[in-house]
Amino acid sequence: MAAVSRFYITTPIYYINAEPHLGHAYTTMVADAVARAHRLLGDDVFFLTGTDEHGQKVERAAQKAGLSPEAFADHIARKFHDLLPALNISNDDFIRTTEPRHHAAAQELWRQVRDRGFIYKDKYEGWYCTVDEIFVPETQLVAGRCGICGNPVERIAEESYFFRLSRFEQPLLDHYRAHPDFVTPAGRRNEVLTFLEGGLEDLSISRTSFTWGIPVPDDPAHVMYVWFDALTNYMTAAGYGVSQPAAAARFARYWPADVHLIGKEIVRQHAIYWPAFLLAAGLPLPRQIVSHGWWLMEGAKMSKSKGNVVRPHEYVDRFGLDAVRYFVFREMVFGQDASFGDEAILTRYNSDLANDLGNLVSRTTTMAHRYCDGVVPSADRELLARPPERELSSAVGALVVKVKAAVASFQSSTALRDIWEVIGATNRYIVTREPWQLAKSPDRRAELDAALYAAADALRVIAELIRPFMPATGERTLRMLGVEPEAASWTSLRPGTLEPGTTLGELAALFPRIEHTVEELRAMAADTNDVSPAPGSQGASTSVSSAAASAGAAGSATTGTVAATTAAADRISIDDFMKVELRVARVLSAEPVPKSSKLLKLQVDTGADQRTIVAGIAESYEPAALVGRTIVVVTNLKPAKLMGVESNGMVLAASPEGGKALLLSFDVAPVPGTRVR
RNA sequence: GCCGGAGUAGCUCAGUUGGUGAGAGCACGCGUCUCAUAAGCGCGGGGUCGGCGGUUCGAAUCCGCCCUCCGGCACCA
Repeated sequence: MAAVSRFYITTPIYYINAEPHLGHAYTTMVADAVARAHRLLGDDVFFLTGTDEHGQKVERAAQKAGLSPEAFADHIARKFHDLLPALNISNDDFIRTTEPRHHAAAQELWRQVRDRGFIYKDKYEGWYCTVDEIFVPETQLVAGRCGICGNPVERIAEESYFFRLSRFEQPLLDHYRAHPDFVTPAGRRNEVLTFLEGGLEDLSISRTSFTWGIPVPDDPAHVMYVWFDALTNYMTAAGYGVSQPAAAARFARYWPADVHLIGKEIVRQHAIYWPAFLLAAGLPLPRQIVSHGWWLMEGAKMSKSKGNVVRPHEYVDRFGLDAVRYFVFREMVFGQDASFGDEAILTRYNSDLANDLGNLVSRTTTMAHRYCDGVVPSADRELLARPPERELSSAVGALVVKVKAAVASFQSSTALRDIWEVIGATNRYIVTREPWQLAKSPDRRAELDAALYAAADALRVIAELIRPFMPATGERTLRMLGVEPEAASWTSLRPGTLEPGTTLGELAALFPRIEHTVEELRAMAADTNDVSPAPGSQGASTSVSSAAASAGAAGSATTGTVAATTAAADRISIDDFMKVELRVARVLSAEPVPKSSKLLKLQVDTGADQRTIVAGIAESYEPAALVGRTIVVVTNLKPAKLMGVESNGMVLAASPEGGKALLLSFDVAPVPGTRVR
């Protein structure tokens, strides 16, 4: 870590169209650990997180819930906000994009970029298909008609402000060349470079189709496109856009940020758009964009439809916060995806936390109490100079250096692995010296004291190094050793500095072993949820719909009505359904579509005719296995061209999120042409 | 099809610029201490380092081809 005395780190601001899950929690916990490490190093840290609350999605979700966008945003933002204390997050500020300070900052950035000539108003112009309600790219036009439905297209233009992103291709490439670590890990950086080299097009940065956003300066019919708005938050919180001297001084001190920590799905916005906006405004760029991988649930992608979204609370309740923090830091290798799972956590808990660390703390402090009257013994210098003591001490000294380096490069798994290696070394050291034997011979008092001092001293450094990852555990351990946790304790941290003679604190087991199987734990969790929904947690997990209901009950008849009519409006009539002609068909032949990995070209017999249908099921079915199979197709669909092949209809299949498509089939095959309804 | 990542003990993974007989943790078996959370410590079994070929005195590590898995893109009527 460089000798920078101030350190500014951010998480993304979280978009409030979904409830917080493990992914949000993880990003925030990593930022927290890094922020804490820098504070321990004596840095002046500014750690920011918050919520992204504008946009059409939020506007619609609010409408659906029968709430104003403001009320809806307040409701969900609170959940993100309340997650922080539960995870022991040490953020210095929490920003919401709906706050006045942010509106002011985003508008200021807009003006600054505009006044330097990088924003222009133009028409978002293109060929528009009124049937499909989309803009059809030039390349997909077929003889002047929509390549999708075959209907004529119209030339349509919608007003929008554009950012001259195309001007920044070369400046960005230059910056990347000058700062090889601007984006890490390297794989992500390469992706960005590839994208850059492919050329940049100007970016549409305003919308007129909705109003839930920050108005464009001097043209309030437009609201800012979400990324221009959202990314600016990193400067808002540092004091940008406020003319008061205090805020200006703060901005001068904290900007540019040292680290924007993000998930790999938003690399492009942070690695291209954001630096381009800043270059356009003539402002300094953040020092580093650091992106991490995704959490999988038992090896599978998390999704709502699978019902395997991890809610951090459940695991914190079951294992304790520091155990969850330890697990995610230890398990996820920097930059890669990692798998979350009950069994894995349980193993980590019992092996690493209970057996290794917890038991080491327990045996060390217990012996100090029993043999040394509850104070840190003082050790004879020569006894500490013997090989086992020197070896332990130098391992501890090397550990301090290694952990500092690992934290600087976000390698939490490496840091913890190294720390646990020294925990093992300390356990081995204790066995080597056998203090319980020394205690039997009064004439070996000095050796006993030296042994317990050496163990306690090593444990003290371990506890200090653990603090960023497991703050409560680190501090409790220090107190048990009679050390008062200090803010900047890493600056002078080294072995041999534990103060002799101090009284040990009260002892308690850090991580009692969990003698239950995974199944038992799950059953216990289920019981808790079913039998006694804790009053507190019920409040915390109130769904949006019930919030809407209570808003209605509170006297706002209109909001309740809105919700009801919206729901009713989503229904369709039987006539609407009957417009879709579904018929039984038989597959006559099937072959892959060249150059495509998802598409199969099918010849089917619909009873009335034989036709070609292209279906996106190549990843689930072998062509040969489909021949002769009886399926269901939509027969009255307009033709569409896919990868150059015209498709006259659509096959029906269940499509699980992230899973393989499953074709509809019958108990007994009806004849082709039979109507399905 | 294109781009990227990965394929090392039953499981999860380390293995820097090619060089002591290929490692750790978990799990398993045996032994041992008793300060400690039935924890600790020691020993052990088990791997054609995805496959084939090449460079080299020597490759898990470099090169080529191939196979498999996972992302992203094209694409999902």
